[in-house]
Amino acid sequence: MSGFDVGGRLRALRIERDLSQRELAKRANVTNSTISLIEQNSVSPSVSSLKKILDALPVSISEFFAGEPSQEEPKVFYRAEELTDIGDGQLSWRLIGARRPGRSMSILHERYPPGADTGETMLEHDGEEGGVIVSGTIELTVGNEVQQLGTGDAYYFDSRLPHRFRNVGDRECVIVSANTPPSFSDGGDACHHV
Amino acid sequence: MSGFDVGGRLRALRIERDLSQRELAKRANVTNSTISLIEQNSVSPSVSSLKKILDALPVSISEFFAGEPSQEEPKVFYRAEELTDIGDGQLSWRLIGARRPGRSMSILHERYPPGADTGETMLEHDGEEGGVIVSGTIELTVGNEVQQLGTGDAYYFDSRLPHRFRNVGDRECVIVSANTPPSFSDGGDACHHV
DNA sequence: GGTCCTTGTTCAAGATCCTGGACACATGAT
DNA sequence: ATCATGTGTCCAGGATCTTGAACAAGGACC
Repeated sequence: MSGFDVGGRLRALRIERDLSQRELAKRANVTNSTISLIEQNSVSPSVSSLKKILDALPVSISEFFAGEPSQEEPKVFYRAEELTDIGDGQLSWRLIGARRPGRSMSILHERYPPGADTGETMLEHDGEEGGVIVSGTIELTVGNEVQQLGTGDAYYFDSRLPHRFRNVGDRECVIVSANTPPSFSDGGDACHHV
Repeated sequence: MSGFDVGGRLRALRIERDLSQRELAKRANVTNSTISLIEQNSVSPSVSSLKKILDALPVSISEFFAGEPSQEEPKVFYRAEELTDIGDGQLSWRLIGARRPGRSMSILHERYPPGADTGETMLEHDGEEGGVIVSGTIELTVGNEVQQLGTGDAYYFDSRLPHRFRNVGDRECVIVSANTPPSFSDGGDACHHV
């Protein structure tokens, strides 16, 4: 789930340099226990501790995490469970892929529980947005128009027009949407449950 | 000293996305206090916390630390206080620059207190090494030969020959040395104080 | 002026990490 | 065999990080 095996990588680097836990610990000014626990992923070290240890190897922090996915080549396929959820518990907003320089769009998998509402104060921000209602129904207000959209319906508008999403039904509503430019956190597409 | 302003970078990323501490906290499943304290560098977060927060931005950990020095352009100048010390308290071994792929040498600034000794079991490892005695005297054994080297003297040998350093004088001995390939921790250039 | 909301900071209590010392298991020397 | 040394793991206590709730400062609105 974490997506990065801190302990395993540290152990690999240590073995590579033919150091014992105690030897490395001495150079890093930590104890051997610390290194043992970290290598077993029994604890998640503080970055200050991790830095002390890496300095003693020596390996820079950026080198250490360089193997992290999602950086080099743009990812193409995403499993449902690896989408980062930026919701608040009630609401679920899953972003398809991390925001990445060079990407001109943000795609979201949104789930509005009954009663969910983006708020009375209308949203306004730069860019454009569009989406498809996958299941359930949603009340969408754009400018002066209010529409009830159901499964299979869709929308597309200039985000500078004041807009608001509201699930007035009694079932969950699922939407897949896209925004451009990629600022899903455009000053308040936050959602309030009422 | 740390060389990387975690708090400042986090704050910059958050502001960039126009999020409040509370908003980000909610998405990351941490509290606003945590983010406040981290941003002020009042604490050094655990990597698990940091990862939760970065996931909510979303920014990958490697991106976060990508600004770290010592990665992109090779560093050229090093202040004495920024050399990483890999000694054990008694002994001081300062490495000139972090080990870096593409570097074929490790350069060390070594300080042997009186009585310091690399141990009776001779060191043997791949590569070559050479150095200059900057001050004090050192007894260097290489193969069958034993030599007393003083200030200004120097040495160079194939590291596969068994070798040993010993400070038999009563003053500290300072040496600047170079190893190739860059594996200063080659199975035991560790130093024991006797 | 009020009141309301949002912002960032601070503080005690709880959770997690880190330490220092044990422990069990190896290997090599006597 | 018994030491002696080196390895990684485990455990109580202390140090550090994280939480939840308070606080003060700044708008917005009436």
